[in-house]
Amino acid sequence: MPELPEVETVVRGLRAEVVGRRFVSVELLRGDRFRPDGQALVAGLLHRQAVAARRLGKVFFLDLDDDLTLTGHLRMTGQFRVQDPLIERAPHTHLILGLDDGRELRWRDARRFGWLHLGATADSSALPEVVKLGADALAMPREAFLEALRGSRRAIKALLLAQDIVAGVGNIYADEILHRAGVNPRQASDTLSPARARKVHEAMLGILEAAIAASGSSVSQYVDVSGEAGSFQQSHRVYGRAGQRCAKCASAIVREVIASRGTYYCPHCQRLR
DNA sequence: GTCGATGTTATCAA
DNA sequence: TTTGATAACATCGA
Repeated sequence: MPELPEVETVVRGLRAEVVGRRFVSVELLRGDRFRPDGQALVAGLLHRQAVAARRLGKVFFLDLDDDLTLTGHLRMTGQFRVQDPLIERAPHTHLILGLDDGRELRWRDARRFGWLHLGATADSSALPEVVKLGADALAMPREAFLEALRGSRRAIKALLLAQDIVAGVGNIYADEILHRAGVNPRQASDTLSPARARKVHEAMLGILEAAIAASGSSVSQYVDVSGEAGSFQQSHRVYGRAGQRCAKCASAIVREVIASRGTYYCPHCQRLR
């Protein structure tokens, strides 16, 4: 489901709704995607207070008192919701944290690709899923980005998706970024002119910031912690629009599999060079 | 009912 | 080095 803008929206929601709250109860319904294990989360989270929320790429961190941190990844369908206990629990709800204001923080994940990890705050950045991340897409200096592009012969789309190079861009935003930059997704990364590489970087920042301002994209069932859908899907120029007219040139958007992912682009304004 | 695709990523083979 | 296939799993639409 979620890429950097959606994770950022969730983190902001946690900051607004959960930080400052204490967990007064913990209910585990299914713990097979939790580390060290479900019981460790139950025991470790009970009576803790959330003190901060942050993220790196698509990985989020909920810092707690006692120098603990709940780290996690939504992968495809992971979801945090803050809800009244009277509201019926959605299917695939796996963990429920009772908050000291009477509400509940609920974690659900239909496909169960997502994960949560509880450990010392100091160790949270040493998790294998975190250590291997490249620079956050919003914080990566332009020069470092250009250098990364020059250093690889892979298709530019694959580069944008490589979390060890630049963290946070996923399939939707990679396509939107390349369309805004006018770059073909198959273009070998090291063959981009400096000017075009700069355009890709500029488009990456522009698209991600605009998507955050719109609270992310809801193409299927993504919602933030308050249950609100994002609205950036209304601004998608290529993603999911095969057969429709390009907003720039009116050519038909096509869909092809590139870098093993469904890829949408305009063959006219995103020519291979 | 079947098939293919889905916003993610780890792993393994070529 | 890089790519592609496969796997994890559930749901939705054709």
